[in-house]
Amino acid sequence: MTDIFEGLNEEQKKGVLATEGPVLILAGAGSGKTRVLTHRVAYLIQKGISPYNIMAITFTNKAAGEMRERIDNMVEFGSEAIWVATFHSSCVRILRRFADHIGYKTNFVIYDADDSKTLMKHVLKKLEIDEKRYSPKMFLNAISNAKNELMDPETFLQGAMGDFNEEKKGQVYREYQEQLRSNNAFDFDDLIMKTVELFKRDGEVLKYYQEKFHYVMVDEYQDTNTAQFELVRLLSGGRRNLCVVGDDDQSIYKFRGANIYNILNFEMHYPDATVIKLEQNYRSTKKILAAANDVIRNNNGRKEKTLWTENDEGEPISLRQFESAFEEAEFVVDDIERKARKNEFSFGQSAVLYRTNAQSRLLEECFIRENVPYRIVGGVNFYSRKEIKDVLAYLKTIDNAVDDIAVQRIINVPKRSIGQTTVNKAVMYADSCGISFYDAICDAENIPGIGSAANKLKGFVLLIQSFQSFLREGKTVPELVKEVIEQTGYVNELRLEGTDEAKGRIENIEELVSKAATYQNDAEEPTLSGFLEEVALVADIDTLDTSLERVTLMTLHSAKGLEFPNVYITGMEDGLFPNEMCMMDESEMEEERRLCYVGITRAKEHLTLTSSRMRMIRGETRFNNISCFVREIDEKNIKGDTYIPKKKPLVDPFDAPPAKESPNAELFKRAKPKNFGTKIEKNPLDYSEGDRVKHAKFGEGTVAMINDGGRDYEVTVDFDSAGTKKMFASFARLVKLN
DNA sequence: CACAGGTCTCTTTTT
DNA sequence: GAGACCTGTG
Repeated sequence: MTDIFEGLNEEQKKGVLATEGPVLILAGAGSGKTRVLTHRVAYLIQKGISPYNIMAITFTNKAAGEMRERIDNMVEFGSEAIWVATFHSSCVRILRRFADHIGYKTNFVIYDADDSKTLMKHVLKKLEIDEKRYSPKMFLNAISNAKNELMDPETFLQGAMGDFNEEKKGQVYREYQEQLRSNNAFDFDDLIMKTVELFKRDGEVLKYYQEKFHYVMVDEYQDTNTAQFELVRLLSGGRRNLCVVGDDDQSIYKFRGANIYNILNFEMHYPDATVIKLEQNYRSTKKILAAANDVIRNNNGRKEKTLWTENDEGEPISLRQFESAFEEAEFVVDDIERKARKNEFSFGQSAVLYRTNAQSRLLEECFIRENVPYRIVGGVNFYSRKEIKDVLAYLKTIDNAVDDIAVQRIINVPKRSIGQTTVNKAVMYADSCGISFYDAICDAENIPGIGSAANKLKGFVLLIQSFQSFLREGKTVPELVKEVIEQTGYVNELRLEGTDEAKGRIENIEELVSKAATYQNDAEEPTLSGFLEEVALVADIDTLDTSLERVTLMTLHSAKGLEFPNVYITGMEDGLFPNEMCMMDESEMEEERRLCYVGITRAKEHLTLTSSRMRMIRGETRFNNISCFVREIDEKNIKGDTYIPKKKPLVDPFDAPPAKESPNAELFKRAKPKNFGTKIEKNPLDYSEGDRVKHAKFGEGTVAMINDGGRDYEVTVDFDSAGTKKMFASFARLVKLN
């Protein structure tokens, strides 16, 4: 075994040594937190702790895989016995064993966001709720939030206190849960919540795990939600050797229920906690780090810490503003090409980050045109592509026909003349008999008013049964996948289409076959359920292979945890980043700022920030100012390159100063905080307190208060239906009524 | 029942 | 600008 403490700094050593009791490691970006975690595990094993008693939880499979690999390199044997897994896969593993203790079968299926949405639509239909007035998304959000807070439908309903909308949400939640159960399915949030429920309801099971896990470690702790907090608390409740690692400045998943107070208040939950701060950064240059600190310093409510580094001074950050998003994309690709040619940074060393997935399209087109190799992380997840979901729905149906959503998805795909009316009749029959949809169509001839469609349903059932017996003959998962796409004529249909799109779909299906083959080879005991499960829990980032010499394109969110020598953050514009939706709320603004901090700290040697004055967003041309985050960076840490507009400046309807053929000085003048932007220049308001106004998103309301906030007016409005909101006048774009 | 063509909404981020 | 959804026609 290698010397565990070699090359660690004092604080890192402390983190490795503090094995007993609760420990909070506040690890700044690039401070070697994964290193501490892996060395800590190695140290535990060296001390004689059985690997079987160690658990490490991460958020992504990629992080879990990397951790295991690094531990494996350090210890001689036993690393495979350590429980290293994501929150979700850990819960699946537990539920596969004990789900029957809480009224589910252990061969449950896992619903992704898409499946949940489909199910929600069924629920709304059943409860006769008008989708137009109440969007499925709204309910799904409410349910997800409730689950993240461990609130079951009954508690939710009690909390509604007669509020009409809350009651409605509660009823939908209840029905949604009932349908999940009858489909023997868990959605993503259930996996965590139901595991906690299992632990709370069944002391024996909890005790089993508490006695198993003597040492529990959690990575990226700042992203945990309340349910995950509770899960961790319970799991580590035996010996209380809980070590959490995280950085409150990198908490960027509030929208997904992450509770930043889990980390901020760790010492309140565990008063005897040892707290260790890792502040030395090994990743970035001094300039990049200084810029990151310049930005994050503007947040309140954070644990005070300042990252420092012994690395080189480095180049100041580059700032570029362009007339259009097209020019911006062109510049980024050209610059990457140029740097690759000069052997400064290879393609694989460069990454392009953006706030929204939609921004990737323009960039992608440029990469293709310039013939620069690239890869995009995220966007449409491989497993959420239509053709993949279709094939998977077949597999789910073959595996467990209890899942109505899967069966209904493919009953008429490819077309076999089973229309909506027939499906509806079967649904009604299933409901009235209290059986599953699949069981209903197995009994097709008894469905009232079914007529000649019965034969078609029978045909479908026979098809599924033939697959099931195919599997029983001992055929493997990849063989089954091939059989399905052949027998159903799915690929054939695509082949006949002959379009590029269809070809792409066929390629994707072939990719799925090879994924099945890989699974068949790698899994200890390959089963169809096992394959479906693995597939349900992969994130886009998991498949990122950084060894390929390609430029990586991804959102700032996906970039967390990664590092690249040469990084571009594009779309540094007010309204885009920080996003318009977040600019009205201080805490959301802080989250955006943390996201910016995450982005900046991905860069090791060179960082370029770009923005465009004009951009199409949702088919609408927008004129944006340079992001306020850029303005927070001290002038000495950033330099605006000479900017020569390629075209005549376009006329800006908001009367922005035209981009001049002038170097830094002019660019900077516009980027200074003083000039908060042209569109948002402080204009006298045409409404005053007491006036009726209209907001694009919140509807109509009454102005309650107007405060002069310096650069802008802060307006408080009581909206008729959206409640009271405080917002900046320039962004709110309130329109006076009457 | 299938398909074509129109309308509507939306996106900020995702395990 | 794209995808989801609806409607009318064959």
